[in-house]
Order: sequence, then C-alpha cells, then structure tokens
Amino acid sequence: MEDVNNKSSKPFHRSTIDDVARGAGVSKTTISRYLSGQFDSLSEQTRKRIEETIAALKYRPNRMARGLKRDKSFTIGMIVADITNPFSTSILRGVEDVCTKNGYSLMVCNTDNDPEKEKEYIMMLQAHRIDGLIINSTGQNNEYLHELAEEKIPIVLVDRKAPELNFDTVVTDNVQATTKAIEFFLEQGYDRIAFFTQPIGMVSSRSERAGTFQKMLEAANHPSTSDIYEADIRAEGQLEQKIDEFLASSEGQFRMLFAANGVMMLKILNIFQLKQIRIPDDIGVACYDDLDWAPVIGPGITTIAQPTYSIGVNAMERVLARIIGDQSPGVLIALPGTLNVRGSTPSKAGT
Amino acid sequence: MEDVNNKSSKPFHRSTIDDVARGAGVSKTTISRYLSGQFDSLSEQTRKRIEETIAALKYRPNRMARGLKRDKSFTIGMIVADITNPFSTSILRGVEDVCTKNGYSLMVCNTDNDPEKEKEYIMMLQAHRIDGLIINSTGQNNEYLHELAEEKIPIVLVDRKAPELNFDTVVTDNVQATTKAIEFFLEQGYDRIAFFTQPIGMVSSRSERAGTFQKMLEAANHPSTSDIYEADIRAEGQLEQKIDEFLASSEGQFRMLFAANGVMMLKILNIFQLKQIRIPDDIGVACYDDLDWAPVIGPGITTIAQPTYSIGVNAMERVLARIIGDQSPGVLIALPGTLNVRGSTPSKAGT
DNA sequence: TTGTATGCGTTATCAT
DNA sequence: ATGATAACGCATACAA
Repeated sequence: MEDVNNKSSKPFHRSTIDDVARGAGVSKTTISRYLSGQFDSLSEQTRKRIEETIAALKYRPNRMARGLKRDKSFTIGMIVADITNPFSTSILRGVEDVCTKNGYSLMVCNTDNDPEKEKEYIMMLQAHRIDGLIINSTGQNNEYLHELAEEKIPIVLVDRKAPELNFDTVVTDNVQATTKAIEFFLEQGYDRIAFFTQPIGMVSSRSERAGTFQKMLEAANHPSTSDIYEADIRAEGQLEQKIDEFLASSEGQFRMLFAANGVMMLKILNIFQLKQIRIPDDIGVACYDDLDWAPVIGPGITTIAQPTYSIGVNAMERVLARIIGDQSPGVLIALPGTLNVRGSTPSKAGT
Repeated sequence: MEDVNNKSSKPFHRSTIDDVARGAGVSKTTISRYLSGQFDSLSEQTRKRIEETIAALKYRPNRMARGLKRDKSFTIGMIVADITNPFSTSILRGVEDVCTKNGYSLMVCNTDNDPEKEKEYIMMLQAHRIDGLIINSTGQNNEYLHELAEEKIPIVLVDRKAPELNFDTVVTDNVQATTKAIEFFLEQGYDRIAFFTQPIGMVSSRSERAGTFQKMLEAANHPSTSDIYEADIRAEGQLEQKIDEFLASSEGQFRMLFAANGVMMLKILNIFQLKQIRIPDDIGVACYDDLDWAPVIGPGITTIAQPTYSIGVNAMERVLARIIGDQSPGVLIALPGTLNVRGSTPSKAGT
C-alpha cells in the first residue's frame, strides 16, 4: 500500500504560475491574464496551450499570493454565538450559499457568547484580511469592530442590533413576531402568561421580545404584566427555580409559558417531564424557533418560525453590496416571523 | 453620526511591518523577530519599544504575506455533508476548540452530500493552501483527495471510512455500538425489529450498522433478518411507504423500529404522529444520535449517543500530529458509543 | 497579442 | 543584538 503520509519521499513541488508559463512557452503575465479571464487579449492558440498546461500540471493559483497582491483575501468571516444552535447553522447555510456563488470562502468562528473569545476571533480574522464580517455579537467588543470598520471592512450584524455602530443589520422583526404571538395567546384566553428568557442584558433581540410582551400585556390590562423570568440556562438549578416560582404563583389558573428561544424551551420541557407536568393539560407552552422537533413533542409545540436562512442570505448580500462600493449609511433589514399554532396552546373555551 | 461605511473618506492605510519598524526605529528584521517570539535575541529596550509601537499603530501581521513566505496558511479546512445536522456541528465544536488552542483558523464547507459541491470545495481549499483537511466525504472524490495528499496535506476522514485511501480516520465504533443496542433489543423480546437507514451506498457507517444488525439477527435466528429498509428522506413519500410496508407486515406483533440516525428518527416520528401511531404502545423506537429532544419526546426515545465532540477533537489532533511530522500509516480511531435506554423501548414482559 | 519589471508584506539568509 | 537583501507567487503598469 502506498504511504501517502510520508513527507520525506520526494520534496514535493507545487506548481506555480512560473511553471505554467514555462510549460506553455509564454510569460507569466499571459498566464495571469488567462487566470483573470481576459480571454479577448489571448490568441485562441496560446489559450488552449495554457489550458492544457494547467491541467497537466494540476496547477491551482495560490490564493494567498493573489490576495497579498490584490489586497483581497476572498474570504468572509462569520462569528456566531453558538454553532450548536440550529438557529445559527441555518443562518450559516444562507451565508454559505451566497458566498459560494460569488467565489468567497467562509471562516466560521464560535464564541460561546464569550466576549474574550469573540475578541480573539475578531483579531484573527483581521489578520487573515477578511473581505467582510458577519457577526452575531456579544456587544462587548464594539471597540474592535469599529477598528475593523475603519479599515473599510464591511460588517453585518445578525440577530442583534447595535445602533451606535451604524452597521448593516439583519434580524427577525421581533416586534411584529412577538405581537402576532401574544395576540394569539390573549385570544386563547390565558389567565397567566409567563415569558421565559435568557438574561436580557444588552441583547436587542431579547429586550425587544420581552419589551413587546410587557407592553402588550399592559395594554390588555393583563395580570401577567410582570411575569417575565430571566434565567441563565447554564446555571445549575436557576431555570428550575424560576419555573417553580411561576408554577406556584399560577396554581390552578389557565396558564402558559412562552420561551424566548428553542433551546430554552427544550430545557423547560425537560424539567416539566421530570416534574410530570403535562402539556397542555397542566400548562400551555410556545417558543421562538420552529425547530424540527416542534411538531413531534407532546401535542405539537406552537412556535414562531424565524426566517433564518433568509437572514443569512440577506446578511451576505449586504456584505457583497458593500464590497462593490455601496457607501450608504447602515441599513436595517427586519424579516417577518411566522406563527405556527400547534396543540400546545389550546384555548380556554376548548377551541 | 459617523459614516463608517464611506470608503472614499480617506484612503485608509493599514500599517505594515515597515511602519512598525520605522516607528520603533529599528529594521523590519527586528520586528519579524519579535513577531516570531525570538525574545532572547532582542534587548529589553527595543522589545518594549516595539510593543508600544505595535499597540499605537494597531498593527496586525498579515497572514497572507506570512503564509506566502512560509508556505503555511495556518488554516484548516473542514468539509461536512450537512452542517444543519447536530451531529456535524458537535464534531465541528471539537475541531474548532483544538484549532483555536493551536493558532489555526477553520474554513467550513457544507456539501449537502453533493459530490460536485464537494469537489469544488476541495479545490477551493487547496487554493487557500490549507494546512490540513477534515472531511466527512461522499466518497466520490477520492481522486482529488489523493491529489491533496500528494501535496503532503494531512487529511482526516470523519464518520466514514475509505480503506483504499490510507488516511487517518475517526469514527464511532459502529459495530460495538450497534451490537450493544441490538443485544438490548433482543433482551426486550421484540418479535420484529426494523432497521431504517438512508440509502447505504458506499457509506461505511451505514453499511456497518446495517451489516451488524443483520448478522446479529441471523445469529439469533430472529424473524427480522431482512427487515432492513433503505429510504431517501428527501424523496417525497418514500419513507412513509417503507414505514407502511413494515407496519403492515408486523401488524399485531411486539415490534420496534431502529433508525440509523437522529434526523431520520424525527422524520419517522412525524409520520407516526400523522398516522396517530403511539409510542411505545403501537411500536417501539430507538435511534443513533442522542439529540437534545430525545428525552422529551413521548416516553423518551432510546438512543445511541455518538462521541461527536470527541471525534472532532481526535480528528484535529491527528491533523496536528501529521503537521509536526508523524509519517506513520493511516490510523483508525473508533470511539465507543453509549446506549441510553428510555421509555420508547419497553420489554415484552412489561419490565 | 505578448512580455518586462516592480511590488504586495512577510520571513530567512547572511552579514556585522 | 541588529540590519540589508532576496524570495515567496501572483497582478499590474508600462512597453513593445
């Protein structure tokens, strides 16, 4: 069996533009012209000869060399808070498709919502001279983002706004989506509605969702105006404690729990299961993110589908627009969410 | 508000090693020494001056230039069949963590199991002069992979073997994991066990799982020896048809369905839900991949947890080993899976 | 239609 | 302990 890993066998020579030039009997300038598709300044003859030589030599232009010369890496950086979250990967898919179609490669970085990691990644991507950055930011590194922006590198914010930065931003229209959901919940006649979210902090998507929740319940003069529960799902026991709080305070009432994202919903459902709390008999539930398990759990979980793939596509399209010279002020793109009603949110009347 | 996107404002100058040299009043060679950590050949004085200058100028070494010179990009390529599958992202997490710790960046590519896309990505990564490749291959592009290997680029196969390639390979120990699961199913006393898989083709993980299933049932003289169903989950109606087939043929028997991966399991559960087939009353189920919904669906779904994160870590560690010179023949690392028994697979006796 | 020469931002070799 | 210079692989201005 051939030992493909033996580095010492022969000091492998990767062919360069010079090799191709020599092989085709022309200058490297001519090869370069071929590579950049300037076929009209090439004779049919030489063009064919170049083609053959490239194939024979298995020549692949070195992107680093090209990038160095043209000051363009043809790679895009993407920083996500949690690559494990289907929300992120779906956006990633959208970004990737647009990248590929336009000849860009994608460098993916996962921060676990850790500002320190995020900072490291920003600097690393900067060192790679990325041509654009799509980021689901923690909001703690605006200084470094701003530095990137000063270098004329297009930056697009995803899922989280940062008005002070004036970057292009692509998000779900959280006010619209939340409004639609709450309207429905109110119609169903719930006496108590709990909103469960991860710590709101400065994360715009969280504050918009919680804010809309509160405003609407106030407007409806609903008893649950302050039933907003913040819990760090990584902190042992914290979520369960908040759940117990709500369950105790709403004992016997027609109630539901609205989770601000799919991952949190799943954690909550786990806890419910341990406590033998039944859905929707003991409590109704609904959440953001229409993940693939939603139809299958219990009576089906009511969800708000976010236009994730589309968010990715739009984000990358903004990057491209900036690259080709768009200099207008930062644009905000808010894409509508969709409410999927399932069995987990019955009406008080009994439909 | 400052217009950070206005490219024409001032022709931004990104500082280079020359700027730093000038600023610190030394030669670029000295700066280069500093950058590569050769502090023992630098006076305390100049070292501090360089440090200050770098900070003042916000200098970031250009990785393309460095890569060009040293013939090393410090980036790793990762090609996955489906980034949307939690199985993939979990591996990705492992790969990423090891990358970051060692100063490597990660280029992520998603093929949708399309050999053509895969080929494009391989060539693109080659053009970037990646220092290593981790790939969940379709198996249709061995020619190009081999070409990469000839260029002494370490390649690690993940989840799928390709013995003819002699690459390092990291997988779940499918025989071990499947054996453990089937032993359990047999103990539970099922009269019929269906194995549902995506088209086996040349994918080693699929064939090993199906093969082990078949061998074990034969050894046990079990009636389900040929209850192996292949279905393309993207083909409309195909999965449902196979399900109907099995349901009809096993009517009234104590039976279960074993799905070869989590995504497929979810599709099947969807179909069961539509048909109002109850778990485990009408049929038991189990699957590969211990995804986060498993404990929460129905009575809890029995699963085989794959050591995904660890697969990623091991894969990247193999890449690093090759980079620092390991020239031994391709290594196979088979990591054990874990059986998680839940309510979806009751015993005939009634436990 | 084709070629020559220079430079992109680094590192490495050889001096001093 | 520090510098001058060449070279990495390519694109571009300028010539021919």
